[in-house]
Amino acid sequence: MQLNRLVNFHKTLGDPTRIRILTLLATGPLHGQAIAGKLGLKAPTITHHMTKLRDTGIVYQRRDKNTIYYYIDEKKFRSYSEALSNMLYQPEHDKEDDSMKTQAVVNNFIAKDGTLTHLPSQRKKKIIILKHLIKGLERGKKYPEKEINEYIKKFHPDFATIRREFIINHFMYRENNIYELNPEEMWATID
Amino acid sequence: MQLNRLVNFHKTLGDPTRIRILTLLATGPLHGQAIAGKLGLKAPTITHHMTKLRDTGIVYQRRDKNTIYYYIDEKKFRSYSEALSNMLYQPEHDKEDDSMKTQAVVNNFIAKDGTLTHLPSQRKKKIIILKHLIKGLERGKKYPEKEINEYIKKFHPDFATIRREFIINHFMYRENNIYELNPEEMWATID
DNA sequence: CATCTAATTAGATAGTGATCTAACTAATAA
DNA sequence: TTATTAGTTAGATCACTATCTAATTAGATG
Repeated sequence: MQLNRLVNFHKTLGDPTRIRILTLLATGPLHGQAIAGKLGLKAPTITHHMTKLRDTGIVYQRRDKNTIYYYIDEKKFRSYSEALSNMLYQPEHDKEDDSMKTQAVVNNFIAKDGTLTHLPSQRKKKIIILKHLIKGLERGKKYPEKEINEYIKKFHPDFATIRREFIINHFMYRENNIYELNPEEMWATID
Repeated sequence: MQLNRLVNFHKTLGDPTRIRILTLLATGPLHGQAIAGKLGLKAPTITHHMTKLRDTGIVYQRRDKNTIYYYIDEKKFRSYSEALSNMLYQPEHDKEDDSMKTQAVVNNFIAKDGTLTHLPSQRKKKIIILKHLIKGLERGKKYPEKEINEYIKKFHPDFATIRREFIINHFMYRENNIYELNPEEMWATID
């Protein structure tokens, strides 16, 4: 039941302060102090609101030294905005079909213990599996190469190949051997 | 500032009971008792929620004998759903242009005291004026012809012509000399 | 290490809101 | 007219939440 997530999304937007925060972030990322200043509110209040916005998933954050910058996840935001009217006016058809296909592929290549048997060679299936594998990584967090390797090894010993696939298909980018998740809109897609 | 209406819309959807009510109404109109029964709630609770849904404008009602049937205003619902992401990601351009044109036409044909000087002959302008005139009528309410005449006369003595325009352009329909507002999606449009 | 800055946590306050029961109004039906 | 049925209003209760101050944590810098 994702009814709860939907309710939560709307509850989150049902507050004037949070809407104002979103209008600020729509023009570009900002850090907490800046938001507090522009809205005339104290820091803890901003923390409070950002927690809610982050929990619903429409905002994520990146840390730079001591400062945390907040970003809107535009794609997720849009999809949530449309979710309710879609739910009311098109009673589940292709969507279910799609998620069933995804589920089938995952079942075929991921064992019961969660490890990967082998990477599919067919592109569509490979993308599905890569998406599955990357779920455990945190948006906005910077991973040293060693840490990425350790993470991938939980699924499969050949971390080098899979790590390369992450880069090739734009799930992550690398700079000075530091890895970071790309925003979802950059990821390779099936269609 | 329509920020408030937006906040209110989301606040209204930020409650599981109201979402459940909307899913019920999405398949067709229902009356209060039916909703209460299906959700296992008492009548006053339904009244409470319907008041909020009606106030935001996404639900309207029609009375039949003793019973009140509730309907989703799908068009308004969809437009509200999209409103916030539009506001964040396209900083007002054509919209303003459009509303300025409308405002200009209204200024040209409606005097300072609110009365209509004369009905425009040009179709686009006529539609704008008819929309303006009809604003004071209540959705779902049934008006005897006499009452409609009285209403129109507040704007212009030639009620017969204007009443006919309402019908021709599908702003209202008539049955046994009882008039009722049509849903907005039936109204004649400019484009 | 000592200090500074940004953010979070804890706890208090005041306001809002979802639900109920009981009492009331409105309109039909007998 | 009286009874019945649907809906609304009033008021109580309980839970949640937006905001603040004060205290605390976490990094970064001198």
